[in-house]
Amino acid sequence: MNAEHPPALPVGRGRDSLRRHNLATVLERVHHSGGVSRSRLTGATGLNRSTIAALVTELVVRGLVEEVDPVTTNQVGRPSPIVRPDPRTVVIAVNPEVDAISVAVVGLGGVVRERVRRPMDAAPDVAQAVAVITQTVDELAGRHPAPLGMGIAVPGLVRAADGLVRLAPHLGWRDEPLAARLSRATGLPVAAANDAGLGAAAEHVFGAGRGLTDFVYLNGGASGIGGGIIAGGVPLRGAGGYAGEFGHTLVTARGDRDRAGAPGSVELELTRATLLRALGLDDADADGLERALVASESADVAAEVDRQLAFLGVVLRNAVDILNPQRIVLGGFLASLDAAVPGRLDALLREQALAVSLDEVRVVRAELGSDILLIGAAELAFAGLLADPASVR
Amino acid sequence: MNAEHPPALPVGRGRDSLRRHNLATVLERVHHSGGVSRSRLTGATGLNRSTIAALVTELVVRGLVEEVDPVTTNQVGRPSPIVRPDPRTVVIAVNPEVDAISVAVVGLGGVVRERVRRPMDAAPDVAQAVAVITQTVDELAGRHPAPLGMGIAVPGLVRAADGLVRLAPHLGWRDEPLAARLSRATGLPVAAANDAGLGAAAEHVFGAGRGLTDFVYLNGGASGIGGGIIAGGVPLRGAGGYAGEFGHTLVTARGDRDRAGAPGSVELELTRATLLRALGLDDADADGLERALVASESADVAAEVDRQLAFLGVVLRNAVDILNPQRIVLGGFLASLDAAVPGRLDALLREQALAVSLDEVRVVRAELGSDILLIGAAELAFAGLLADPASVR
DNA sequence: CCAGTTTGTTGCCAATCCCAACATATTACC
DNA sequence: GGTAATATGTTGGGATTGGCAACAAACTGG
Repeated sequence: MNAEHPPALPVGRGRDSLRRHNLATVLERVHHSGGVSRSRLTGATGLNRSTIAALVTELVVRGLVEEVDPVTTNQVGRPSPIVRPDPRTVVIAVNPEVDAISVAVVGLGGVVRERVRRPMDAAPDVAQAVAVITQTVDELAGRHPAPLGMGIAVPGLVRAADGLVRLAPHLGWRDEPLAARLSRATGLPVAAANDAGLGAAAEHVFGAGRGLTDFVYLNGGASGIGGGIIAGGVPLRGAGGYAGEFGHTLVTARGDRDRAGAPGSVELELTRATLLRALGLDDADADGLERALVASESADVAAEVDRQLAFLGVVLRNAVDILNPQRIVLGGFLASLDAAVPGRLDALLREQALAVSLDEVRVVRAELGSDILLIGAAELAFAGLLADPASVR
Repeated sequence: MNAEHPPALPVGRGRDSLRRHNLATVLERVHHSGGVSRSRLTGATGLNRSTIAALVTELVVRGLVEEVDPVTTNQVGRPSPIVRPDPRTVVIAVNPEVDAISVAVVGLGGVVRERVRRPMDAAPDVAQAVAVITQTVDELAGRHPAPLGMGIAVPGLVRAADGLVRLAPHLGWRDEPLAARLSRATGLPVAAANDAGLGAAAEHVFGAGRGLTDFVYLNGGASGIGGGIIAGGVPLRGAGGYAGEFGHTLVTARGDRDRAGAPGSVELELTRATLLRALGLDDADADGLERALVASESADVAAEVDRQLAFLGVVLRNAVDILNPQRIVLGGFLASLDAAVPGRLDALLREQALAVSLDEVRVVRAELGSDILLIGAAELAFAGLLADPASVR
């Protein structure tokens, strides 16, 4: 019910796995690019023209991609047809939050076709969430092709093996078999994973992490700090699927505990709420918060920003020393903090982290906007198809 | 000059890559096990009997493995011959330290055939190290088959791309092209990497990390704290090859800096020297230190052990929250600290780290003894052969 | 309109793995 | 001690698949 770990010990490959791998390679490139010419596929994969032709034809037959007439390119030579995702290939992406549940239909290529936000009066329990999601999927069903599966970005710890939500403090969920229940309710294959981990995957494929092999994604939301790691070109999941919890790393000697029960966590110091309070705001969306931060001339606000940047600096320092990433991608209010005092975070890093590891590190902001988690959830739902295009239909 | 990263973007596979992969799979299993029957190879790889026969035959022809008569097994059926590493396949493993340079001949299967330790009066500079290593290799050459290559475990930060030693504080090296110079001097292909990272790889293949996909190796030596990470079944190297520097993560607000220039590092608090001082010892080998620690009834010693365990607990907590490993493997005096107060480290972890991530974490001690770094260095030297057995000879 | 260039298309070839039938070596049982 | 049962090596044939080369098609540029 989830993407598979690479096998601990290597296994042999039969004849069929070759075709499967090449099929997957082509489909993945089409998915990541949103549309490529056959000749570029030939160049990128290193496979023969005739082989690419056969592979694309098979994907067309399976209804996964379509070929359209080449665009005028003003280049010498016979034009190469464009291979792009077949619009009939879609999945359902879901992101339950404290105040709302978002459901979207996402096509191959990472295109959000339609997005519905269902506000909630209070944090939904799992039964409510399942009901709302199921109903919304039914509504969407009329306007879209049949989805291949469903992916859920959960703000909490999700067991990779079966999509069990071990702990989602802000939703008040503990050991809820969310994926299994939704699978039963909708008849679809359902996979679930941590939201920030999926955000990292989304930025890896379509955003600020494109083409990188090693980066860290850190998101600051109303409910805390989430993180995801891409290492060696693949998401780092850890043994159970709980990796990336930077929000709970230790930064102070304070004894009180965060909502997940860890003492001295950075989540206790680095909070959106404190920032809003310093600004004298009741609430604000991401853009509003950032505008207020950048515009503020208050010494108190500056002090609070500085204090929070110092804590963020510690997290980044540890991440750089431990993971040696090429880039650090900031989302949510963490990006706003960095924007409020440009260069400060960089300076903090340069002061603290190992100089050698800093050589190529750049701190940047996330490129995908509010769709990031839905795109990540869709990526999870597409994982099986992308690994083995012949497995579906 | 080093093991390759998995490609960021997928590449197609031609017909030949299938054979290469299967050949590599078989050789790797033989290497890791030190000797397996052909029938077990068949079972483990999922390949056909006849395919395994062909693959093994090719490896025999290439001089990489040999087949020997089956051992009596008291099982029904025709006995299956044992496939084991060909003793003619060896590499040179090197580990330069402050007070000595170790050089070894290591065979496929991780067997240290001969090990030479060259004591140094003072930390050697690179020219001295190259001279000593070259001379020692020449001496060893007479008693062993021609080595395929050389691997070096360096106590410092090594650029993965070319084996450039960016910084080895305890040796006083900075930006030294060690691998390139040794390659020129010996005519062998030479690869270099961080010692703790290679220790992790060695424990993964032959020690406490056998069969695991996610674990962290932490070593405490005279020169500080080193670390290595195995994630998703492969070593986590990071962008430049500098990942795993747990020794420099922040644990205190102290302003002074460690030898690599990082302030507040755990390396400043968690030191072998302080432990020896508390014990009133001038120097001791690993066993001696551990015996003294376990035997000590001094309150001062107990306090110092407790203090250091608390700092180690912070590092482990961060590692668990960020990486969600299945196991944490301790080496050097870190293993002795844990042995001095059994259960304390576990309790600290359980108190601080995310409960969910703790489910399956066990803290264990490294299994490989003093050969660990040489085995790791040999693993590095064998990497190219194991990835493509047809590439050699 | 023709030369040059690039790419799709087609038919054939070679590599490699699987399979099935047979041979062989061992244990189990009478 | 001989025979059945079992497991595994060996051998020859077959199918799948990617590469290659020759040809056809579609575009640019003059």
